[in-house]
Amino acid sequence: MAGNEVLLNGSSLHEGVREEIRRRIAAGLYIEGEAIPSAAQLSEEFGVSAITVKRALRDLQSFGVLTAVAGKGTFVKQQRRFLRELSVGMSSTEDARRRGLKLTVDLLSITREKIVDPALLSFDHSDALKLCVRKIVYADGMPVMYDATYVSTDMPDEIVEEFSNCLVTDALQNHGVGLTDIHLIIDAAPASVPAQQAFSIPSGYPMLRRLYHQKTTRPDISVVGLVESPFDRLACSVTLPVGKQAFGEREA
Amino acid sequence: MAGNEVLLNGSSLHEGVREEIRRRIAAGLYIEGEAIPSAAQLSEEFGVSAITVKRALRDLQSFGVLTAVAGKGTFVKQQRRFLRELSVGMSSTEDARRRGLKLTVDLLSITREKIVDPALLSFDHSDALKLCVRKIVYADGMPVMYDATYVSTDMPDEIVEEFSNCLVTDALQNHGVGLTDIHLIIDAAPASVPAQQAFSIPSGYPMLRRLYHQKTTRPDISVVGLVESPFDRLACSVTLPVGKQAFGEREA
DNA sequence: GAGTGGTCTAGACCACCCT
DNA sequence: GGGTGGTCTAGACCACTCC
Repeated sequence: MAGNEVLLNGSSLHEGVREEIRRRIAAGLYIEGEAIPSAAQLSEEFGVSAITVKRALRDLQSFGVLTAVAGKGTFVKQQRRFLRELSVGMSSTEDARRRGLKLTVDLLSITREKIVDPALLSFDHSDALKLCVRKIVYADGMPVMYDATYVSTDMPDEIVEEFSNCLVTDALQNHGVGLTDIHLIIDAAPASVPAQQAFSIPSGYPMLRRLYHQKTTRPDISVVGLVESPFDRLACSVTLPVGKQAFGEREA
Repeated sequence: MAGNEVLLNGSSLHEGVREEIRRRIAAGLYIEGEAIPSAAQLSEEFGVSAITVKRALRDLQSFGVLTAVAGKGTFVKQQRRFLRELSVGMSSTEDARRRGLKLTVDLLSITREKIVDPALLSFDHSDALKLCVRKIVYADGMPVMYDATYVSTDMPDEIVEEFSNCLVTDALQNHGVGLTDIHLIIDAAPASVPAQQAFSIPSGYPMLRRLYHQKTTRPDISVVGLVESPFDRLACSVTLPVGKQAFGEREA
């Protein structure tokens, strides 16, 4: 055993170990996509308990720096984040393809449910059953969004069929339903349970969320939904013509 | 000891304990702002190890449900979140007061630094020294934003003096500097070290961030900065006139 | 001094992966 | 079977708060 390592950085031991590992990644000693030494090896090298190393590794997973696969090892996570431009007059998938981004969609389920998420209820407080389309959206093969879209149940079947291939708003546009105003609430939140599975992230992982209420040219059709993205996979870009903002009221 | 509790909910023990505590809070058994039983008491009641209870309590802190104070106890966190409206023609502090919100500012430091945050460098890649104003903004006495604002160093002293009282953009407006375009990047991230201290939150806590680049009527003055808010304290609201968005290119 | 949360340890078991 | 990450335990020490 080495034992005599002197890595006092943070106030606590696991913080010191954590930052030392982070430093090695930054220095290129541990390579992106490759496995780092096992917890047992690091425990021996640093001269600390194995559980302390595991604590440090667990925290680095929450920071988006590492991913661990039980039985295989702990790996340095690839760092690639995409920008979602808002307030530009272009369709999302259309623009993505133009920029050389391959957007693919993985349909998870189409169900009939009532909206229960309190955040979405502020958009649509009707107690009616909705058609709920859940999907994962990939950019260049990397999962970036977990989407749950709610539309009214009397949607024509020919439109519903397209939901498995593209985004719901694209499917609507393809069938002559124009899109008008969109109201967004952007916030952050710990990862939901289905998102944890979809992105292979630990519980508590910081997510960027976009709750949307999309109105259309047909007054009987409006779309509400919730997009959840890992913080290290997606960011939003907004340009406001007049540089003034308002600080709004408290939420319900 | 009770011991014979049967609380198998999650796949692991600490998840079961965690959800049981969450349930008791939802049921009103543990009251907002009040202390919950100590880890030792819970350990005895549930018949699990003390460290397992501590693990559950630690996770609930990351979820914004509990706050712990060493030596005092663990408390149910107050749930109050504010909405920040974007794209409305109103000054932030002005609008806040109109709605009965008391916005107060706690000046942390005014320093001269270069911009190092890679995210902000995308707004301003000049290598020049900047005036950096760091502050905490409170809404109704509750801290909601940790702000770091960068302006050019040749700012008149009379404006700099006002930075301690109000937001930087307000100080500029008070001295006849009009605000024009603003470019925002909104993302999520684990809490930075200074934000952890400012908000008394654990490391890894999900934060909503707003990186801004505010141009003014004076071409020599522009403001860039970074606002960091706990996910359970602030959300953003955006309304886009035309319901089309673009999916942008990859970040650098 | 008693109680609290936070940290650290040594040791153990499990499920999983790879050979 | 040997290595991996994930979980759980019993026990200990520390800094802190409150009485």
